[in-house]
Amino acid sequence: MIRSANPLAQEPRYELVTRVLRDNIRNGNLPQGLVLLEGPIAAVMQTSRVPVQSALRQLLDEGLIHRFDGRGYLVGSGQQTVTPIRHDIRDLQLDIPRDVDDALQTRGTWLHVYDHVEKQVAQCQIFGEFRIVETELAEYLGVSRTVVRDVMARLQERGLIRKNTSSHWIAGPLTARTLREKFELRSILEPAALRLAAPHIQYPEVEALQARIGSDPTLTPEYLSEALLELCIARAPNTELVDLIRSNRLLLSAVNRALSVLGLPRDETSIDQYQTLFQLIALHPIDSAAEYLRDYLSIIERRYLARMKIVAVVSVTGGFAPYLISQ
Amino acid sequence: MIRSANPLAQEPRYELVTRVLRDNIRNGNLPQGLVLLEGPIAAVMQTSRVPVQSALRQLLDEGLIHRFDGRGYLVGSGQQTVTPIRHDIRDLQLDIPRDVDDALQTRGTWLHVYDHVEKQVAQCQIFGEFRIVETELAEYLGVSRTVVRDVMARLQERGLIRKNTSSHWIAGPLTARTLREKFELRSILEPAALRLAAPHIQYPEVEALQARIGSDPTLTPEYLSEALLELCIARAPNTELVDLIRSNRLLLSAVNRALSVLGLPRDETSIDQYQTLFQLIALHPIDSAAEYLRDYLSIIERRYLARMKIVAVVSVTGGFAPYLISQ
DNA sequence: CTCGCAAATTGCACTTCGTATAACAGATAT
DNA sequence: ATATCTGTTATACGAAGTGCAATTTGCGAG
Repeated sequence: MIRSANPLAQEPRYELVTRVLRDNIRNGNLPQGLVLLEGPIAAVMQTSRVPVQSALRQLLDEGLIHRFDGRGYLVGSGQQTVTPIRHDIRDLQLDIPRDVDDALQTRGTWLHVYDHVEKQVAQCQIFGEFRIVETELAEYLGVSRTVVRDVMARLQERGLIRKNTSSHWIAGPLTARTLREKFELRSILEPAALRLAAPHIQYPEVEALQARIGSDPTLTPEYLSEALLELCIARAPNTELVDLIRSNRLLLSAVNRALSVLGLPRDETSIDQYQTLFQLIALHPIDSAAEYLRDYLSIIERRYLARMKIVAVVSVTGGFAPYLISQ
Repeated sequence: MIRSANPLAQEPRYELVTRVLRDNIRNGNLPQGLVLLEGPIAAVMQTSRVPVQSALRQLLDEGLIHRFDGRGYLVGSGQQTVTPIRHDIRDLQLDIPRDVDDALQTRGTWLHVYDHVEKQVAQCQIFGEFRIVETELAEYLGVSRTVVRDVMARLQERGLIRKNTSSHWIAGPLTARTLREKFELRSILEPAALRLAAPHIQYPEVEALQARIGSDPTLTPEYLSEALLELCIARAPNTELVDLIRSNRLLLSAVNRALSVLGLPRDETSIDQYQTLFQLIALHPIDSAAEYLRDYLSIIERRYLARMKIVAVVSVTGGFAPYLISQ
């Protein structure tokens, strides 16, 4: 049972709200006698009033808060009488842990398991064709088939899996042809996005990054590729375009990860090319950068192909998620 | 209860097979005494043997075929003895109606209702924001919520609907910004695809079409736009790219349809531009055609915007599918 | 100090969505 | 033929959001 990286993600909202309030009362962030009102709490936690209601009821049961003759609850057990303190909770710097905040933002179990499945499915594809059985994946994830089918539908829409003639789910294999198509798309989309992004790039950041390349060993090709996307390309004022670029890159970066795991040597020469690229971007006239990006993409396409050929020889059998059945 | 344009789509496969065989026996396509075997029939109908089995059993019940001392069935009631005719059924030109064939091809109820919903959802968006309630749509379509959720998930992935903060499904509104983004994408993708398609275009067809433009009144701008896609752009040897282009056009052609229904005058000047475009394509050096296409796209973008502004003034209330709730 | 009113707040009923579960038929593979 | 898997239905329940009506609070006028 894997479910999510963030175990809080499955808890209902009211549990999360309860947790936050409880912790903040215990650590004294919310002083004794403070009047707790549903509405403002809901606003702070970015939810509706209903989960806050349940949370307050639960805290009342636990004796951390008590009622008084007025609206809302007072912090404290109510053993000794305190004068109600009325204060906007937004000013009290409520301590909301990062993971709780994350869990409050995203809703839906399928979103929490999706990333995990996506990564596994993308990664296995270089090694051939795999089949996915809904019921097994459901069992593995500890969710119902309903959720699994939701995940599968999205993976299909994003081009990561398909159905064979007997309508079973199939992932892969990643062929040279698929790779070619993906890179062809990249070299259409990414230079175009870079041009559109030009007026919105934070040039100081790019220059700072560019200066560190070569000396800072943490700047791997993967990191730089990500940086290029986030700092430059994704600034293009066209969300659909950016989304397309992201989803098109997905399989490729999974391939990269999988190859690194296999221990194939990293491609150090591309660091120099990233340096040139960031230099060109920093120099503003964006056209040369876009042209260079296009050339660069056709170079890494060839490198990807070469590395994939190595993998084809080395037969890998183990190490896949158990719900991925090699065909 | 709408379900599908094709009512056959919901019938089980064996019903469809039965129907085809029955009709072909009745109209004499399958002569008396012909040996019917599961395997070949399954191959012709592009299905597995099980549905064919049931179909044959049913035909046996109906007395249209009968058993004999051999594998398979003989056409005919079996009242008088006939000598078995062995003949590959594939050569007999079995008459399979188009709609039955369609129904046999696509599997899954959701596929059958999808197109209908997609069209409606795309069309309403110019007129503002609409909400879709799963249960109502399910009732309207006569399917379960499972199927509806499948459809909604796909529509969401394809960018036609989204969820609001309370996770209700929302379609639209189609803003000037969305329109701009879609056209920006078009002018990135379509010229690029046209270039890639150049070696695969059937030039005689293009020339033939081009010659008819102007004189043939059936060649509307919509028709020509479709022809450009199918005859030229979609020939690009990159299925992902072509799929993206298709799904990106979807909303725009829905807008077009909706505007025509409203009675807005058709844009006749663009016919000339299509003529120029097809001429350029026929002249082979594809670059000028690609450039022209890009320019042309920026022109129609402005036209679309202008027409949308007219719609904004004319308030339209009725005429939407009942499951689309205006906000 | 009290009254009265507007604004804020809560309680509650009503919806809708997310997920689970069981079930069965259709389809395929073995 | 049998076992396996998918497609779909039906049902159920909890979680969460919304709007309305009733209540409380804040605050200024008298």
